[in-house]
Amino acid sequence: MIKPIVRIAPSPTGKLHLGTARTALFNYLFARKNKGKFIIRLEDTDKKRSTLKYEKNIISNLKWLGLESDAKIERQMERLKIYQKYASKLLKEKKAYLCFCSAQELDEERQRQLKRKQPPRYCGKCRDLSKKEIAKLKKEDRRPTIRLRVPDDRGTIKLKDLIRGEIKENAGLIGDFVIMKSNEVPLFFFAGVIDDSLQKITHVIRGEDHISNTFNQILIYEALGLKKEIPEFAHLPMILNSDRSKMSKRKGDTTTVEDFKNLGYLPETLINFMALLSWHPRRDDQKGKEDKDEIYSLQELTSLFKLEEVGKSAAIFDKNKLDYLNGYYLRRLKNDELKNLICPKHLAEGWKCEDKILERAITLVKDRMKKLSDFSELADYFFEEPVYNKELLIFKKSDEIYTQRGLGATTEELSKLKESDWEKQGRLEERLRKVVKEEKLNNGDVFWPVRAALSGREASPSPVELLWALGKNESLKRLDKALEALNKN
RNA sequence: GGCCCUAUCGUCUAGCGGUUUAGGACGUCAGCUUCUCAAGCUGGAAACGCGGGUUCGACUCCCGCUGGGGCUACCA
Repeated sequence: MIKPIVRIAPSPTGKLHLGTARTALFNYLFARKNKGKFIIRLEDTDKKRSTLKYEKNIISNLKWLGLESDAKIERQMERLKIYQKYASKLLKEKKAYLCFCSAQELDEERQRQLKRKQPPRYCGKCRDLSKKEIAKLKKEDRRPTIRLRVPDDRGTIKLKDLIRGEIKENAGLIGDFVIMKSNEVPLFFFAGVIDDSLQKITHVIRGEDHISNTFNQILIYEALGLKKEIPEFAHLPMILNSDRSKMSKRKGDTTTVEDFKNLGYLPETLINFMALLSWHPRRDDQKGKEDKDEIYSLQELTSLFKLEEVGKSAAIFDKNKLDYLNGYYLRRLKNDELKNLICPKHLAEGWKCEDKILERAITLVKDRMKKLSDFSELADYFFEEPVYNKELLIFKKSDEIYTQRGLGATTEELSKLKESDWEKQGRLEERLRKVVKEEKLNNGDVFWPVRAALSGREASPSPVELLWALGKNESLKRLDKALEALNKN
């Protein structure tokens, strides 16, 4: 294969969406796999909604994911002259024409057609305006749009999609469509054709929602005399919400990469997750993997990826799987790496990154985290003394008397332990077992109340780990308080 | 409404006419471990939407239906 040049063309009208990121990823994988180029291009022709803030958000989040452009990032609004030149060429060749219909007129026409159950399509009113008429309308200060004249005899447009095979559409169903707005700014699919051609884009890999635009674009290529430059197309399936609706920023839904980042998902997670939506490496291609797990780094994905293997049907976003993957990647992080990610962004108010206990808390809570933002909730008792209640302290298979004995004896035993021994979990465990044995108790009479006393929780790391993490002073303090609460009646 | 795309466990998917008692992952359930939770390990339940063809044979090919999605703007 000749080295492909692909592009991701987001419009900066919102933050980087997961769907856009996935499209970017597939473009990137395809480019890298085939030693080609991956280019980011900003389609900012929607003047009302495009902002610099969103541009930055999109570019920086793509970068965060590891997807950087191999060429200068162009803005379409800075290339208006180019599009205007092409548009006037089309005008001159009568392949396009000025349309003076107002938005209101167009809308009324559409409504009429819809009422009559006809497909809405431009009627062609301005198709053959004479020079005189045009001059007159211009005098009235009407700002025209430019419409592409869809040839009456064009017939069936065929699109060879790399993922879906041949897709056909009858050109007769497509009315003459606007390529330049009345403010002389192109529509994205017109500008896109020109940019793709100028940037020598070989493959357009984008969302399925662009299939119908592709037919318009083919018509544009033909009108421009660029038929030979029509790139290959591949339309990726959509990502859907669990209710099967299009994944969008409706309230409550997490859809932007920034949101996932802020919640504490790692870029590796998102990459791994997105790649597995609509695609899975062939079994034969995976040496040594043997269907075991579905963990793939960006590098592995790059070597395994094949565009033709991408699925055709929409994929539902599954938060469970995302959380699983994130937990997996979090667990593989070294403790200090994890600390740097948690500090200071994911620490609850008042907690300090310098706190000595933080490192130990991290080692203990690590296995339990699905995302960085879980940390505060999972580890609060390391920083704040728990509130004690009697019921919690008593193991369900034990009772008050045994719990008092277990907790009391343990406190006494542990208070005899040297600070230096407190650093060794083995030593701590020895003592707990010793108490169980000497007092003729069950594990649950000792381990449970000690753990509950230290954490204030029904579920937590083991008492030995907590003793170790909290240190002698704090541990004994908590044990005493718990004992007090237990003796109160 | 019209046009287009699409259809394997709850979810993501493997399967590319016979090798399949349909495989894996997440989730779920049970067990092991165990003071609890998590992690880990072991095992289980769980799917080819329906109806016609084609064929010796169909999850795999074709058609229809049904379901789902997308598009139908001077948004992208």
